[in-house]
Amino acid sequence: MPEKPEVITVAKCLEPKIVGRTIEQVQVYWDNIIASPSVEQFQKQLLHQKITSISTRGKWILVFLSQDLLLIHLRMEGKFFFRKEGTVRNKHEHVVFTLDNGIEWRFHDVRKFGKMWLLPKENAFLEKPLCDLGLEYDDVHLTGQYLYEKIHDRSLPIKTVLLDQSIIAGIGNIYDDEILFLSKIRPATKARRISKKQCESLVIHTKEILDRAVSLGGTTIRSFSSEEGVHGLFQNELCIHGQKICPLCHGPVKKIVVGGRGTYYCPVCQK
DNA sequence: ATACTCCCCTGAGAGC
DNA sequence: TGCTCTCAGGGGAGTA
Repeated sequence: MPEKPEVITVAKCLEPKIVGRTIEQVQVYWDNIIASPSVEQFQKQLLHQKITSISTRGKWILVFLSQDLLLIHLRMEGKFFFRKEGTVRNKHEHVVFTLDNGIEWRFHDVRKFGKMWLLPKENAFLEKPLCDLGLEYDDVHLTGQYLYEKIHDRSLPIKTVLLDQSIIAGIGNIYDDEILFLSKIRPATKARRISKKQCESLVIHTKEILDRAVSLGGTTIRSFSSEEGVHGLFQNELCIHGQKICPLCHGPVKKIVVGGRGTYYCPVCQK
């Protein structure tokens, strides 16, 4: 599932294919993908807008247009394909943008969990959903002190708190486990019991892991014109999530549920 | 304010 | 073989 590094990678791959193009047609085959405004308004408003740039905020993809801002969240399985106009639509392709070069930019999402919003550019960052997002992983303001202040009075598990997008935006279930493993902290530990020093460690490892994953991300993308979509090469680098044996002590990895999420940790190395 | 629960969806895998 | 059941999961909405 796409987390920050995958979202960055997707945005990078989209850039050369969509920036500078104009949207000539919008077809929506599953209405619930469009969170706001109405489907009709969404389709109408996008027409003839030029795509000027693309970036990310948390796990959101930001597509800047001449008038508006198109926000896309891939959730678990969202991905993009490019097809020549008129190519038979796959049953999982729910939104199709026809570009002015005759290429269709298609949003593919098996579980239909993905979301799109269309907002006026001005004040977009002051409104939902962007206004609720916390710091980016590479923000200089993301420090151990910042994290400590945000979580020291929280009674939820540290794992759950790290998934809270209003604190750090972009961490998902998999990197969360990795960050906690490298920081040697058990996922179920109450956030209020995490020391300042541990917060420092969490922040350092968050930056380290996500940086590493972003740098690998470039190689994880096959071709958007194939059926491959995005595959995480980082899977080869995972220490704990989905593993059976701890790479440090070689003991068995434990799998539990924390905050409703499948969670992996090493009972020996994480205290 | 914080912390729960439910909901959206489908395909994969388990169990019979 | 083929059916039914369970589960995963990001985040918004609703409730205690």
